[in-house]
Amino acid sequence: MKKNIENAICLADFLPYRLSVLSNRISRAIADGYEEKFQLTLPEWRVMAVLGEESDLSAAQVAERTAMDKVAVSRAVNKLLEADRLERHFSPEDKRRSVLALSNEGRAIYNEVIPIALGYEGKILDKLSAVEKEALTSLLDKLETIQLQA
Amino acid sequence: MKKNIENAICLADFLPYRLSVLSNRISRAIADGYEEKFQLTLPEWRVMAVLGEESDLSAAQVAERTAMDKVAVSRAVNKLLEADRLERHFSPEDKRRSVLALSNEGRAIYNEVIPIALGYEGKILDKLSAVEKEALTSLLDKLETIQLQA
DNA sequence: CGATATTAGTTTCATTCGTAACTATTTGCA
DNA sequence: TGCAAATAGTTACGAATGAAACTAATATCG
Repeated sequence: MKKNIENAICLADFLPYRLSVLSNRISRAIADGYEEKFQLTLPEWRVMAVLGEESDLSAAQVAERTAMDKVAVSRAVNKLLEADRLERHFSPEDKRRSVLALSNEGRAIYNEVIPIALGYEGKILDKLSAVEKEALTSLLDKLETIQLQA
Repeated sequence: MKKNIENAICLADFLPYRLSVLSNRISRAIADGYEEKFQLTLPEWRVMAVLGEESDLSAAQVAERTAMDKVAVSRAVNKLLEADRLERHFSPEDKRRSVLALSNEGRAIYNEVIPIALGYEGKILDKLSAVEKEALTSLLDKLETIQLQA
C-alpha cells in the first residue's frame, strides 16, 4: 500500500478521507432504512432522537446535543411540528425559549425507528471482537478531544 | 455513560453519529485551511488529489477513486478546467472518455495544499501512540469491508 | 427607569447537492 | 450491416444547506 511519504496523498490511506467515506456510507444506509418509510430526514431524526431521550429541551439545547446548527434545528423542528410529531410551547419565564417534546405520534415513530438505527449499528459492531469494540470506543473518545483549529 | 440498553438511543454513544460528527469536524477544519486561500472546494480538492497521484484518469476513474458520484465529478472538473487547474482531452479510441490531468498551475496548487492536508492529519495522528495508530488503521480496514445494504 | 447589548429563534438568499433525464458515442449481436 | 443496449459525461431541476440579516424578548448597567 502506497504511503504518504513524498509530496503526495494517497487518498485511500488518508485518515480524514477514510472517515468521511465510511461515515457517509453508514449514515446513508441507516437513513435509507427510515427516510422513505417515515418521511423523515436525517436532521429531523436527530432532533427526535435527543427528544426521545430527554424531553422539554429548548432548540438551543437540541442544537448542542445534536451538533447541528440552530438554523438546521429550526427547520427540522418546524417540519416535525407540521407533521404533528413534536409539541412546542414556550417557557413562561422566557418567552423566547421553546420547550420541545415528542408528541404521542412522534414517540410512536421514535419507538419504531430506534430498532432500525440500533440494528444497523449492531450489524457493524457484531463484526468486531470485544477488544476491537473497546479500541474503537476509546479511539473515538480520544479523537473527539483533539483540538483542530489552527 | 448511558448505554443503549433500553428502547432509546444515547446519541453521544451511537457509533454512526460519533463518526459523522468527528468526520465533519475534521473535514471542515482541513477545508478551512485551503478553501479560502485557494478558492478550492472539497470536491475539487478530491479530484485534484487523485490526479496529483495518478494522471490521465477518466472522469469515471476519478469518481471511483474519490467515492464521489459522476455528477459531482463533472461539476468539479468543469470548475477546475475554468480555473486552468486541469487539462482535459478526449481519448482518440473512445471520444466519450475524457483524459484528465493537472495543469502546471494545478500541480503548483496541489503541491501547496498537500502539506496543509497532511499537517492536519499529522496533528491528529501525533496524539495517538503507535499502537493506537495501528488499531485505528486496522479498524478502518475492517469497517470499510462491512456490507450494510439491507 | 431607559438605552444598549445579548440571546432565542426565524427568514432570506445564494450555493450546493442528488436524482433523473438527456446527449453523444460505442458495443453487442441478430 | 444496423439497431438495441450500454457507457461517458452533462444538464436540469427540486430539495437541502449555510451564512448573514432579521425579529422578539430579556438582561445589563448607567
